[in-house]
Amino acid sequence: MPLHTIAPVESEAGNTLQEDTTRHLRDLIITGALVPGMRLNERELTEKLGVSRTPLREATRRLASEGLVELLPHRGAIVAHIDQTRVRETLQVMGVLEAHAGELACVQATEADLNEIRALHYEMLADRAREDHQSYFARNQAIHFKIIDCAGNAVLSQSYRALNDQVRRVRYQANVNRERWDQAIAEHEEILAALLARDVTRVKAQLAHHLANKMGVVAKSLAALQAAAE
Amino acid sequence: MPLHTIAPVESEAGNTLQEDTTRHLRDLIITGALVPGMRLNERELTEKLGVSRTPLREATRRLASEGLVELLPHRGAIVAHIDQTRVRETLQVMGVLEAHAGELACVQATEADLNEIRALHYEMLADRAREDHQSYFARNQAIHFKIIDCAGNAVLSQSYRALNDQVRRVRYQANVNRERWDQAIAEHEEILAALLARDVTRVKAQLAHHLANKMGVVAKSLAALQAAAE
DNA sequence: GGCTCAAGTTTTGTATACAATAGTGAGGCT
DNA sequence: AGCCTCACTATTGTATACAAAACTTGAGCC
Repeated sequence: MPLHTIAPVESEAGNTLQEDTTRHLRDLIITGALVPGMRLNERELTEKLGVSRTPLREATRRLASEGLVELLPHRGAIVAHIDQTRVRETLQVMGVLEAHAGELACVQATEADLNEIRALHYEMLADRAREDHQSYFARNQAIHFKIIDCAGNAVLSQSYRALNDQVRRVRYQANVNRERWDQAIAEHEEILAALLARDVTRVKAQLAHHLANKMGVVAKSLAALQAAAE
Repeated sequence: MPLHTIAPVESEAGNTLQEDTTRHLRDLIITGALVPGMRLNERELTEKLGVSRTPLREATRRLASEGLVELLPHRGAIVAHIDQTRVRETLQVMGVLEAHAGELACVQATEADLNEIRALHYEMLADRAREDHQSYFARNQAIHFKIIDCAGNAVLSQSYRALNDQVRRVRYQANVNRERWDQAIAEHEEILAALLARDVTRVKAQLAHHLANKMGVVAKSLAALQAAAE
């Protein structure tokens, strides 16, 4: 999607303009409308987004703290590069957090929690049947978030989500094929089964397995993205 | 330290004003000059800090993303409250990351890495002898950072530091007594010994033990701070 | 041809003016 | 008295003007 298609910020009632601008810009980066390394020229963006420099600047600052934007003092902001090493490291840390959460989840997840995960899983199956990648993706993440939340540690949940945001655009743009899709579903089924059995060892093993495969996919699609950029 | 003693921002060459302002404000919050819950009135602060609202606002936004400031739309910013539960959760997550790093450190730390940790440890002993709390505190953190860095995962290091910043002001203001100080040193010695032996199980156990005690201290001093605020 | 340097342009950083929202208090009403 | 209203003030949100830094371009020179 080329730059000239960028739509103005639509301001929702109650929100401040910088919040809307932040959300809008974040979406543009995650969906890939703004490609990594691209310069975020303030004049240009203010015109395209229909906001003044003030809220735009506050938005870029916020996105910088989220790792989606890189600030170069006196030289503006660019869309953060996607570094293969960094993505792998991020997934690794997410894996550590997830393993810990999985362990706690086995002990302290309520029946309602597990039922919710099961429900999300079935909805995910529906998404696959409809070939609705977007919804599948959202549901997939929701399951992982739910497991994380079972740990009952708000800071853990928040950290996990922050890391997730940093790799989301890679995963969002990773065009998974049918086989991987089915495989991922199968892995989720294993995780779910282990959770229902409250089997700590198995949950951790399945989560690790799932993560390893995920990293493989991401690495591959990342290489493809890099190649396409040249 | 009352509000009226707040000094103007001293701008270093090369830095932008917002960077200096951010650093300055962060220090004020961490050292406790700005107490939790305190309103950050923009007019007042611009006068005291000698900067205009623009860099000040960008600074508060950045500190908000670091968790040191809470933004209330249309109602300004306040110094983030210190929530006991949140601090405990933060330390817990740091513990998870540290345990993982410790595991990797046993395998992949170089001799130079371990020597550096040892050196820091001895400097810490010197700090205790001199009763230099400030330097001790810095050295203590440096050791933990060094262990984290041994994992060779930049994202892990960054996440750990971010979390550390959020609890730093509590720990900074926690006035530890002599016994706890000695105990902490002893715990560090255990960790160091386990690392030198590259004994994964022992390293993890000692780190967990150290963390548990740390949480106890923080909880106590936090309760004292809360009580003092009333 | 390629390099250097300086004037001009563009772009970002900072200050300030203007707009909109939230807080405040006096006066009137029940 | 207590509460509501409404105007006024204070404060934040946004736009824009001004300053400073970085980039561009082209003339002059080797």
